Amino acid sequence: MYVLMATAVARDRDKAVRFFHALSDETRIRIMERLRDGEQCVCDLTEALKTGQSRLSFHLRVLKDAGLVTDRPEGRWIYYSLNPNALRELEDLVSWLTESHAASVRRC
Amino acid sequence: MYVLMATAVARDRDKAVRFFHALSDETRIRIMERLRDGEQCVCDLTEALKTGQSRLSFHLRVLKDAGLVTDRPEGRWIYYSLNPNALRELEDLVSWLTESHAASVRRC
DNA sequence: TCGATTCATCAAGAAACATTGATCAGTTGT
DNA sequence: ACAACTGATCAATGTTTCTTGATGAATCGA
Repeated sequence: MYVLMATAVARDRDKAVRFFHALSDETRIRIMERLRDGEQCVCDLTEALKTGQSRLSFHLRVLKDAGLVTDRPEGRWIYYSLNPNALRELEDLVSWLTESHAASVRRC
Repeated sequence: MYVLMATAVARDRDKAVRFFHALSDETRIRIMERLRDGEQCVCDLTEALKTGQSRLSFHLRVLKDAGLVTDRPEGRWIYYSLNPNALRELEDLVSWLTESHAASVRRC
């Protein structure tokens, strides 16, 4: 039981670190901002963010590895979009981090 | 007007990067977890996290520079606690990042 | 005042991350 | 089949971040 709870916390912590790291970069935040309004292919993003293709590819991979975005190949394009599940998880993790978890002996 | 909005977005982005970076490390997440349940001095944290003092000091500084925690010297101790305002800001930023901001021409 | 305690800061080295240009693979139109 | 295009990956380099041990400032009790 203790062990189970411990691993659950470790999992949350791990996921939090993963997500937060993926979002700890301006270019990646800009990508997320773009994707909020719908899926985009890499060339849309290079255009919008005015940056090199391999640089963008690198950052997209970081976001994808974290699970925050998904990709969908179509013809010679690859469309990226936000992963709504991950975003929900992100919000949950922020709540988890924010709210007290004191195994309260006091009356609440 | 455009400029004002642009700088507002830049500010959000900046703050997001700052917060997320501060939270993108396991040790710092553990510190936050500890502080959820009330203020702690550095020696409490070294004890709890079983790690070196200068290492902890380093991570506390990162959190403090990001504004996520505050410190309160008392005698020879320095007590750290979460900054509730920053946590609220963090939640807002996550929402900002999550929700579509399409300057919608369509009927909503 | 002296020694012990708490904590920040610094410098040096190690590790992780980001950027760039080049190359490669897959797709499409001719 | 070929040329043009999209995007991933790689290698080299530069930059940032993390860790460690040492030093120093402030506080406290004896």
